[in-house]
Amino acid sequence: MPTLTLPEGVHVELPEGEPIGAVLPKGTIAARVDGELRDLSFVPSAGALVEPIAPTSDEGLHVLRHSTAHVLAQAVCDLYPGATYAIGPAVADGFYYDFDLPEPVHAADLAKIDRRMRQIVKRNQRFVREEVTREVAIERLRDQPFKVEIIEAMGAGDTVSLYSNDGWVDLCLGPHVAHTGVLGAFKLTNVAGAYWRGDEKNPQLTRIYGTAWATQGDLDAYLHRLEEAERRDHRKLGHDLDLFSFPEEIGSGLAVFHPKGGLVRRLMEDYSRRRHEEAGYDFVYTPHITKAELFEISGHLTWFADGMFPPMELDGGTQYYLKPMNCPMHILIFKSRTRSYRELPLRFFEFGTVYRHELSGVVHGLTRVRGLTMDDAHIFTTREQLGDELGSVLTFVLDLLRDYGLDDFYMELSTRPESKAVGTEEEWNEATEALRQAAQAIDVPFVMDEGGGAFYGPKISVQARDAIGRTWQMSTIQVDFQLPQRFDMEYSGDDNARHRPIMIHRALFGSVERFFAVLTEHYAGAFPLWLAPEQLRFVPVADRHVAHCEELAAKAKAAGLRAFVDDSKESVGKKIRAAQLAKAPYTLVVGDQELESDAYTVRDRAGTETAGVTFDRLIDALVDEASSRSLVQTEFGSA
RNA sequence: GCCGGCGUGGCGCAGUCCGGUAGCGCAACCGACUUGUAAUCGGUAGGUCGUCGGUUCGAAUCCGACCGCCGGCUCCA
Repeated sequence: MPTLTLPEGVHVELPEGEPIGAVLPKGTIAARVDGELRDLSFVPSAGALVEPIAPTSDEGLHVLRHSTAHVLAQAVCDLYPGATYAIGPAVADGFYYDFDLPEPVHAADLAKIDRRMRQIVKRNQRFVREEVTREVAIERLRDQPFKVEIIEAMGAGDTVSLYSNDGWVDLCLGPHVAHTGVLGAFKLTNVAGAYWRGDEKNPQLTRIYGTAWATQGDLDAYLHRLEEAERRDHRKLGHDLDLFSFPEEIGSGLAVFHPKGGLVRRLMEDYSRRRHEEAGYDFVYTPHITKAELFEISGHLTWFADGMFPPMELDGGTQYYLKPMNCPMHILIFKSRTRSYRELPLRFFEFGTVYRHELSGVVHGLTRVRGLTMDDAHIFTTREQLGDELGSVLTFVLDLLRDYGLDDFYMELSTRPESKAVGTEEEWNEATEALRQAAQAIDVPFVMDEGGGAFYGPKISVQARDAIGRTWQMSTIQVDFQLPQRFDMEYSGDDNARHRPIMIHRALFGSVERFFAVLTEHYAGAFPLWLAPEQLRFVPVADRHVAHCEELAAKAKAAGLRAFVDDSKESVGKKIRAAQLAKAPYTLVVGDQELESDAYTVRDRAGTETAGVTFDRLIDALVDEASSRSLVQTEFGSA
């Protein structure tokens, strides 16, 4: 009888030929045997170290999801005779399986597939693993061209593993749960198209997505998170709060900002401008269109013409393009006269609006648009200044993001790609090292992305987590050896010789539109007071109280607050409701009582009320809060 | 760009399968009520059913193209 060792140091005896499942605790979903992930049906050799894997662990969830994907494929094959199946992995939060189907599957069909899956689950079908030669596997899966293609790509003589349950066979490394009965906390979520092997030249398959969890409670919690994300969707909030829209007459991916959204945007931009001014940036302005020549020099027309709007042709045959980036124009400002080392670093900043011809299928709300405004700056430095400049840019970027309320970051440092890269090895090493030091000097975690840089220079990107834990790529700081060369940029050094400056591209918001979307979702539309389009709303109880409200609102405005009187002829209840829906930060109901004594009840947008506040005290507190730019709210409310 | 879904007054939807010339709620406007912390009551007006073309005696409804939106894929200088 072989003896097994469990991680707690417990030695267990296992009858010869018995699977490890026989001795593992109930609820175990798979096991790590001598470091390898195994099914519970695995028969170990004597002395093996066996670690049970719980369904709630990352590995356990992976097994669970992958097994659920098999059940999905089995159900689809039952319901759609002639279907062939490609790959079906576990992914973040769930799984998918790709199919080539004899007829289209629609979202409405998911319920039918789900029912079939649950029948399979109920039958407690065992997942049986076999190891066979390639030839046998090809024979067993001969009706499955995608599987055959995968097997044929493997080395000759390799053995492959097959999993079957109730006669349905799949090529699979495993491991899987012991039987389908342990599955169940799953839900099919959507159906989409996906290219075979992710290549758009390949045929497109039908991908069915699902989510799966260890318990029904976990599944419910996940579905609740999805609902929360939906509730915060900036496209919905943008409409409900009257912030922006995408008029069809203007075109796909082209936003207009309404007065309230425009106000929030202006506040965002104004604060950014002020900080840039303090940090030594010079403000420049450049046109939206340019002759083709500019982007021929920069190389964009050679590489990225597809991503640009097609050219406009003038009578003489000269072609003009909408600019997809601002950098070449900033370079021309640099080149407008001879530059001295004494001027460097030069920092040119612009809210530059650019146009990119994004494919019709990728346009998405404000996060992926065709017309966008970059908070774009280009910094030209000497080689000696590069390190210090990168350090201060990074600090500046993170400080500013924190002021907008994002404070959970990590950074990614992308280094020289393996193949083709401009700039010398030495320059790359210097710049990469400078970025690394800048990153290390800051108390924010950073990860390496080896070989992930663009061919023209290394970069740091800042990722921020929002209020519900989603990660957004925000700022990038990019060193560029390429454009200074293509534009033949130079400055006179203290040695009276010509030198080529190094260029840093950096954007904090990325695009103002996208940043607007991120903040809207981060705050769920309840912007902090300094960014809120409306800060204080007055609700008169009856018509005779309107005049008093107007007086109070005038005082609030004089103190610099954005105040608004709701003089609509509605009930108090209705006006309160309207204020709540508009996410007005603070609401004051004003009636006879307030005419008689200087004591107000302040209602915040969460519905919390504070009674007995004098008007002056309220205004002082709000002015304070609005200027603090802090997430901490006043004594009168919470976010 | 690709696969699938969708497009009906400002917004959310019904009607589309089975063709016979549009309906509900909210919002807007008018009137009554003069109101105390999330929806007062009554009335009025508003729609070439995304656009263009086709089939038909007749099209929101069937067919095609285009535009736009949604979910993914691919892409993202």
